[in-house]
Formats: sequence, structure tokens, C-alpha cells
Amino acid sequence: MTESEPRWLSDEDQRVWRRIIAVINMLPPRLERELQRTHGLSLHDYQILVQLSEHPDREVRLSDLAEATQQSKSRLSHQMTRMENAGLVARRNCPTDRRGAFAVLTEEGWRVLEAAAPTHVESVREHLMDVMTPAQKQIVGEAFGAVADKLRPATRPTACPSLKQP
Amino acid sequence: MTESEPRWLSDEDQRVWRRIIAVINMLPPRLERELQRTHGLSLHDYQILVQLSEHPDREVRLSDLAEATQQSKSRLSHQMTRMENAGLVARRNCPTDRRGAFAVLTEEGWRVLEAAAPTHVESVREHLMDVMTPAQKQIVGEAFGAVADKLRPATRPTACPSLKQP
DNA sequence: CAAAGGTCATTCAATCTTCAACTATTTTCG
DNA sequence: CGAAAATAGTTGAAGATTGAATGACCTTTG
Repeated sequence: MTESEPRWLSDEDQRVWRRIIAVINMLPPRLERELQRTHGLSLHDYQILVQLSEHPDREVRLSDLAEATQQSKSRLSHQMTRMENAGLVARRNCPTDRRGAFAVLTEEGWRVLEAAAPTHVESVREHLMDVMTPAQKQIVGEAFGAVADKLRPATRPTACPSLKQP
Repeated sequence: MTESEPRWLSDEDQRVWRRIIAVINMLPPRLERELQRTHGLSLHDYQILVQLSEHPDREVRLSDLAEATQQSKSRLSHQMTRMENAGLVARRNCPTDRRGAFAVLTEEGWRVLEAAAPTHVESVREHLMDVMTPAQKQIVGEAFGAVADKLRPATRPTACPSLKQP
């Protein structure tokens, strides 16, 4: 690749990008503060509780949980330790694969989630969903679906990804 | 407020919300890794450099910088210290308000920004802007503009915000 | 089968973020 | 004026995140 003039963003794209990143910067802290204040949960705690609650037996393999919540295994591991200490989840060894483990939602975790959900949903409405028109939500959903799919790690680099030909 | 049935999100809203949060979870780390790898900058470093570069004399009051980059003063203060140590920025006392200070872009900071910008813009294109159609970008821009405006701290709670009447 | 290589999860250390003080200054207003 | 309140910014300690390294266990494959 020779050094060519970089392709800057158009003014319009620039504005769109800045708005997106402003939301990215502000929304999670806002949602988190409200969750924290009302139920002592972080946003990550909440996301994990939700995932667990939606799976059979309320348990998920840690790897799957990491992928579902878009975080590294390392981070999830720390997170689990904290949530375990808080009594929200437990670890269970996987019987068929002795490397693996499940995260399990505890009764306590279930109750906390049940209590926190309405408040959290209300926050999400107030700060995000109710601010957009139905038409906007529709389009944003499509656009972000595509973006998310592209960001998500390929589900199997298939061994040798044959060197690309020019 | 009596305990009434919570207003859950519709299935469709739920899907939109999950896509948004997936992007929020994945995009910044992705952009950051590429910035970090190619130029040793964090995303926050970059945002700060951009802000400074766009202001007269390449300097901005710390408060304004904190607001422009949507972060707390405390965090900015730590960030400034790190960036100062890295030689990217400097602090300058404000002559008219002795509490205040400016962040100033150094020559080095300017050079690093100039070098990093093309790569970073390319990342933003690849992972975000080029994934959306022009029509989608248009709508997303409008929607996120509204969301961001609502999230941004009111620019003056005007003393006593007269108690709301039922 | 056994070595080589991949995957699952945890750990460590370095960084970064948060939140609650705290200092110093400016502004408000009785 | 001068006390009280607000604002600018910093600090410190506790907690969270990162990325590389590690250990343990599966899966290939020659």
C-alpha cells in the first residue's frame, strides 16, 4: 500500500460519527448509575444476569457467556468472581469437558434481576428507546445489526484462510 | 408511584436495543486496539488530541474539554497527567481565573495526531461508516443526535427548577 | 498412539476508572 | 462587605479492565 491521500470522512459522516461516539460515551455510565443506585448492580452484572436467565436451567458455559456479552474471558472471569462473592451466580464444573465451567444463576441472582429489570427497562426507555421514533428505531436496528455482525469475531477462521490473491 | 406492571420493551425494541448495546460493547475496544497497535494511543487520548487540535491556539479549558469528550473531570485529570508524561499535551494556568487551567496540544501531540488520524479514520470507516448505507447514516445521525442531546447534562438547572405540579 | 496444536478458563501485573474528599478560587446575595 | 455556596481542578484509594502468560484438558493427525 503506497502512501496515498487518506480518505477523510465527509462533514456529514463526521457529524454522524461524533454523535454515535457521544452516545457511546454517555449512555452506559448513565444506565449504570441508575442501576447501581437502585439495585447495586453494574451494567455488566445486569447483562450477565439476563443471559443466564434466558438459558435452560439458567446456566451457560463461560465461553458462550463471554461471547454473548461481548467481553473477554479474562474480564468475565473476574466479573464472575465478584458476582459469585455477591451471591448472584455460582460456578459449576462441566461434567463432559473438564476444562470448562458453567455460570449458574442463583435464586438470589434471579430475585435481584427480577427486581432490577423494571427500573432498568425504564432507564433504557427514557434515555434511548423513547427518544427515537418508531421509524428511526427500525432503521437504527438494521444499521446496527449490520455493524454488530461485522464486529463480531468470525465464527471459525477455518484453519488456513487461504492467502488472498490480488 | 404505585407498583404497576412494568412496561417491557416490545420484541422489536428489544432486538434493537441489544444490537445497539452489542455495538457499544464491541466498537470501542476494536477501534482502540487498532489505534493502540499502530500509534500507541488509547481512544480517549485520540479524542482529546482531536478536540485540542480543533481549537484556537490548540488549547482548551479543562472543564470544556471534559464536557466535549463526555468524561468526568477526575478522569480527565488523570488522563492529562498520563498524556503530559507522554509529551502529548501540556497544562497552562488560566490567567483570568486562577482556579482554572488549559490543556495545550504540544508539537509532539500534533505530530502524533497527524500520524494516527488516517489509520483511525480508516478503522472508523471499516467498522462503522462504510457498513451503513447513506440513508441509514442519515437516520442514525438524527436519532443519535436526539439521544445525545437528551443525555447531555442540562446546561444550567437554573437555580430552583420549580417543583412540578401534578 | 503420541506429539502438536487448539480450547477453556484463570491468574498476574500494569493501567485505567470511579467516587469521594479536598484545596483554592470565584460568585452570589442578605 | 462578608459568609455561604458554587466552580475548577486535583488527589488517593478502591475497584475494574487489559493483555500476556499459564495450566489443564481436548482433538488432530502423522
